[in-house]
Amino acid sequence: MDDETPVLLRDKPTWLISQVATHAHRLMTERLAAAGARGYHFRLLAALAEFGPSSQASLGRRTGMDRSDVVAAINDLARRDLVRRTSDPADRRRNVVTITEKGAAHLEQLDSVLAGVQDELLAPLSPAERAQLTGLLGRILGR
Amino acid sequence: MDDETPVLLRDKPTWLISQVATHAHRLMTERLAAAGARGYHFRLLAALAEFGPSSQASLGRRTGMDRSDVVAAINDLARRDLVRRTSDPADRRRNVVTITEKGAAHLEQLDSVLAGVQDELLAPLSPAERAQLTGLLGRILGR
DNA sequence: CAAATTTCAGTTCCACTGAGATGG
DNA sequence: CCCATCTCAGTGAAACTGAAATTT
Repeated sequence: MDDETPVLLRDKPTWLISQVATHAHRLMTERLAAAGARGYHFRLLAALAEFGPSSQASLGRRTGMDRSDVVAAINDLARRDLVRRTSDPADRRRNVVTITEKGAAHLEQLDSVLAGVQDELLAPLSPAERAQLTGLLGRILGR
Repeated sequence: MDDETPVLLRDKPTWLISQVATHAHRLMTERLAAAGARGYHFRLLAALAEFGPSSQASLGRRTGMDRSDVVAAINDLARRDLVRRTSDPADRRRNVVTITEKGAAHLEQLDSVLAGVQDELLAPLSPAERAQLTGLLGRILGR
């Protein structure tokens, strides 16, 4: 009885979006945690698999992560042998980060976990509606 | 050149939603800050205006805020005479929070700031598309 | 010299937990 | 005794800032 959202909030697109994002984030975090990972880990592994060995700065730009957070997350991944960090002989400011076999396998597993998350999140929508939604969101982001 | 998002991320609805939510949140925070307020302040004032004087626990349930955060935000608002906090004579565990005239005026101002934010965020979409988007988001949230 | 990279330390914001005190 | 409320203190993740060290 005490749980009605004020109309001034409920009707605003920004409110709806933030509610959906919170729900999605929670789902993702829970499912990834069950698979022994965090969102940052998936982002980094995905970038490494797609673009090949990269510097940490480049990884930050590609995944939208802060330089500081990249350092910490690569520490985690290296400790678990999912990536390897070696200093670049061509530019000794850089660390070249490479995904390992084990890392690639982990990435595949996480990607299927996340595919399940998408399905769970979008369960109320038909395939056509899902496409509509992603189209509209893409337009908002200017693509 | 170094700024392409990995396909494994870019194509996931959860990624799109979180990008849009981040953008929306940034817009909102900036515009509200320019008006001397925070998101929490708007939420609380909106709930008070719509449902009348309420306990802090009830405000938390209605605005989706944590009990601790309600305490701090009501402190802010009371210091600026936007709300008044009095203890409930009928149930002395409760603080009854009431919006003041000044608070109601502030709410109106903030609401028009936020209307502007919606417009800015959804600028790339036609009115029909905006309705489509909010419809789809609502369905995801089970309404 | 300026610029880029890595790293550490620290901040801010948000959501939340634990626990104590008061009262129903 | 149990439960709800208010409050404070503190935690943890995410995003970020500042500055130092190294190298180009």
